[in-house]
Amino acid sequence: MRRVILSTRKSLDKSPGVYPSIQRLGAGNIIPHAASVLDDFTRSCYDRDLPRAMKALTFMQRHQIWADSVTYSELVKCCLACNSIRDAKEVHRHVFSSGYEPKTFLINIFISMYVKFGMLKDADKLFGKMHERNVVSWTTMISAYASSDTIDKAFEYLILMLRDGVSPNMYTYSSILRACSDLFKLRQIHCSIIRVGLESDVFVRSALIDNYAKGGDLYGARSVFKEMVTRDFVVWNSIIGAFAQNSDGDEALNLYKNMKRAGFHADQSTLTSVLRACTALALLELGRQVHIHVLKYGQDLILNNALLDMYCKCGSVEDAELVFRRMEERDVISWSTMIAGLAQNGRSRESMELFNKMKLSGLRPNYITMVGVLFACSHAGLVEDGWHYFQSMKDEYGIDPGREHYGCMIDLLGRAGKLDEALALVRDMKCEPDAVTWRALLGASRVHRNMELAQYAAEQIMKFDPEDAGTYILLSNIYANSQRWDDVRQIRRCMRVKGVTKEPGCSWIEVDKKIHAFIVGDESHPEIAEVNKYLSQVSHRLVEMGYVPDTNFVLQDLEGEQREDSLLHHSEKLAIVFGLLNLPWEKPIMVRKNLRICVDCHVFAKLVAKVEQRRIVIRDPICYHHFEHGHCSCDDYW
DNA sequence: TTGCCCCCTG
Repeated sequence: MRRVILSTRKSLDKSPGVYPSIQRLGAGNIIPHAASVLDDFTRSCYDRDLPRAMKALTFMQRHQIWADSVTYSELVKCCLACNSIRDAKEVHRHVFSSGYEPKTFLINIFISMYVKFGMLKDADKLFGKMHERNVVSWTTMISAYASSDTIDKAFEYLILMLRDGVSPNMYTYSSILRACSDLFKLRQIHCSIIRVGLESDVFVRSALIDNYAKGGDLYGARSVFKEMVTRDFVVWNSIIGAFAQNSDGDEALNLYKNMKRAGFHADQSTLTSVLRACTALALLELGRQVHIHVLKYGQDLILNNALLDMYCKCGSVEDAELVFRRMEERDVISWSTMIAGLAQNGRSRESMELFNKMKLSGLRPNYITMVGVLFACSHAGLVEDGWHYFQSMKDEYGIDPGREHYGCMIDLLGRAGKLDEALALVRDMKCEPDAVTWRALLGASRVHRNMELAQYAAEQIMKFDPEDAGTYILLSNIYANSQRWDDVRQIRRCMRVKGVTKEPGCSWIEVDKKIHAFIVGDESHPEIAEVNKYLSQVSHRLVEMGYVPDTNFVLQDLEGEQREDSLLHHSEKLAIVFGLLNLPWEKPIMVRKNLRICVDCHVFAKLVAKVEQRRIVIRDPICYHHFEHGHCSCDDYW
């Protein structure tokens, strides 16, 4: 039997939406105290007093009394705020017991609640039972699936929604876009968005920008951005992030300037992207300025981690250590960043000490932490420690070694001269070796002049990457080492036939917040004449001290002076000299380059550091060389 | 009641 309450209590007026709906329930049997229970229930829901509301709900359930949908929606919010799934399910049972017809929006709220609790199955079950699904119901499910790993399901629901005759709105599109970094799908969705005239929505636009960027289509991202009339700061963050993620730090920084000019302030998201750009470009000075902005946000873990990485990769581990020490909260990423950073900057021992401290702090290392630790072992030549940590990965932390770990071990064994052991490890790998694996072996073969293994490794690499110039160059250098000029010529012919071109060596140096690029054989820098003149003066001075250019790494079989001349113009030498000419004595000369440093440039940098009494830092794609007093942090082992 | 960006470590 259905019991209905007619409440006349004035106090209910204070709770909007409740009083009229109770009236709408019509007249019936009046249960003693029912009105006051309902009143109490309503108040508790609005006051977010969950225990009191649930107590009232028990009474209501027993006597089949219902409040209206708006009040129940408040109760659901209350359950969410208190993180109480148990109570939420109780409310669900009450509202869906026979005798009450919850409004569509209330069912939507329940679905959304299950999604927020991470109970996607329950959400879907409830959604399946709905008689009438509106755009919000569909969007809630699409959004839930787009955020989960079941992306296809989001698309499936979009189609079902359209079949059901419900038109998607901007919420639906911005949700489905989250699942859409595939450019083909993205463009299809983009077409529909334009067709239904929803392209002007800022949420839709920033999702479009982000996904074009994630799919690698910066042109698409920029077009969407350009067409926008009104922009919010998230849109700015999207476009800045787009370029920062796609290794176009220059453009990211330009856009950051424009964002500030347009009157928007940077937030955590902006600063993370800007730091990423500084990191990629090795812009230490700009990075320091960003650091000042970061301090305004107080302690932010992600930003602090990004700062650590920036300082390490810009060659200033000291600054990174300072940030690390001052961090109130550190996670596995903070530690891993520092461990890898120290190792890359030639401070392997400290890196391993830090790893021990990390373990003492109770934090478990992850896959990436171990890459850093093994990298440290490999660059310090610590074979036994390397084996120990390699074994402990699986035994102590349950981490299966991946290609990166094998790569470090092969590098370690190979460079220590244990080429057989290295090859045995390759054969024993639990995952398929790839080009990187073989490249480690090729590098080791070069150091130990094992021609046979080098050829074998190079063949393997070419199977994966037949157009990788680096392999040809490395192999050619190995032949050049042994004066096998016929083989060198053969390789160069092979490169010509296959159309493989050598990436020209390029070095960058920051002076007065401007980046100066030097490329081998490129005379376009306005001060190149001056640089060349000073470079030959410096070289002469070094030769007088006994410096003999190491011509092993010249690709061509040139003779005598000509050979030294082509070495003399390696890009890092030009950049170092430019630094000598333009930076005050107390500032270190920081150079970033695209290829690995060669032996000759390494010797050159050590001597310059000694003669000129300067600190020189060269960052190559793998590690960092700190030259001071004629010595390098890598101990000539890289 | 449904929505956009950054989320750092190899």
